[in-house]
Amino acid sequence: MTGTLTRAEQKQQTRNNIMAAALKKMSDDKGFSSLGLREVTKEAGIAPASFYRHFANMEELGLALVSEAEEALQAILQDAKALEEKGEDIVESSVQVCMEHFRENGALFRVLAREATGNSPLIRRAIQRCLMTLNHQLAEIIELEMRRRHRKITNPLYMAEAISTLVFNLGIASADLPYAKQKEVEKRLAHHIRIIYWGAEAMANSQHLSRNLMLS
Amino acid sequence: MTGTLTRAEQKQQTRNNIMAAALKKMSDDKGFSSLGLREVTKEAGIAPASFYRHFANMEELGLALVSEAEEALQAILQDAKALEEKGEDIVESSVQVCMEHFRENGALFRVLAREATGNSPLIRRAIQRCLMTLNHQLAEIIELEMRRRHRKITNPLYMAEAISTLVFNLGIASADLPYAKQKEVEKRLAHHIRIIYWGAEAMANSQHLSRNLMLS
DNA sequence: TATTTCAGCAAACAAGTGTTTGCCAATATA
DNA sequence: TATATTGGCAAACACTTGTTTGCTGAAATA
Repeated sequence: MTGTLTRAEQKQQTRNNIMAAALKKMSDDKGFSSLGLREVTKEAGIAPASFYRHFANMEELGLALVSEAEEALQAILQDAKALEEKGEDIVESSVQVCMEHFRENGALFRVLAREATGNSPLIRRAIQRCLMTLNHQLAEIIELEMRRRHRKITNPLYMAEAISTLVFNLGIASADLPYAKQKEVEKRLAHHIRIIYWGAEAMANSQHLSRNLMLS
Repeated sequence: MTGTLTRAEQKQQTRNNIMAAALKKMSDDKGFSSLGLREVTKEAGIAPASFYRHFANMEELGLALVSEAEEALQAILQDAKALEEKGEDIVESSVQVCMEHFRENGALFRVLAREATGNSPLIRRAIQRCLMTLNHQLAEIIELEMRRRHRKITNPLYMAEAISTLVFNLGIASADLPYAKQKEVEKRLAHHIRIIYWGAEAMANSQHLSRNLMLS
């Protein structure tokens, strides 16, 4: 009838408001665990009690934020995959894309990083699962790329784990640093990844070479 | 005179009790940020008010724990250095030593990992500094080892950063996993590190090689 | 021995917390 | 239009939080 929103849409919107409020509050330095319900509802412009029309408790808010971050991570991966299919240099550009996403909504990823070692076991498990599936997807991309380039490597999943751990931890830790420092981290990350590529390849090839060349 | 402790010793002891109590409370799942003063003092067997005879506030307790963890990290590094000087395979044994330390006092390192992305900026900075000096020390060890083996690599500090990030994050995350899983992580970590060694060496050699090729 | 020092304590304080209740008014449904 | 639904709210509940105050009794000092 009117140009206003339907009831369900309204509800969805204030739900979004709550999540946005939580993120904003976390932007100025604190983690999710030290985030008060009243703080969030105040920022969202609703009464404390109204919170419970949208989430059963604070932990559920945390899980919702995690799954939002999960979607954002998936988006990053899709971008990386697109780059891979275009045949561009995946290392440099992927790191750039990734850091760009981190910058764009840094608070969201900081939730992931913080709560990965945070207080709620439930949330911790959720994040662990999320990162694990991410690793598998990344491994698949790496394998595809390697096949396309007729390279062989030892273990794409291991590579994925190392790369994602580095990008995730170093990247997010630098998200609130000045821009110049961020660019420096970008360079270091690209270097790390390239080293891992070299290493994986060298190790795979060494299995067909004489052992005494590089004895570990 | 008597067999009892002097006053200063007593004070030091209850200070230790407080820190131990905080660690114990954190062992069963929670982070430092969600740790209550009353919780700690109760565990330590003192009144809440007595806490302030030893620390100005909770944040100072956190800093004290960080510096204790720092000492423990230094101990790990000394062990690694000793292994290097003995000429043992540094990768496998270092990872083992490291994980052993993680297991031994896991709660302490979990503080480091959690508060590295935690709520107190003061504590965060302290941890960042700690990890940075650690990287420099590790880089020095790596450089020494490489020189001893007559290998050349690109950048020991980069290697150190990658290795410490991986060991720290993957290692600590697995500290509360079942033993079998821990051993698996140990294997993966050793693999990661070895890959990085291979990669750094391969990259250094390729630079040398391509330069020579261009000359000819 | 007399005096000072000070770790430890109970109690109170001012704010904070998450959550529940009962009600209202606007929307959706019949 | 009448009825049922439900998002939002003020207020209260039952805690828990970090911190301060003034005191006590034992150890250290003179």
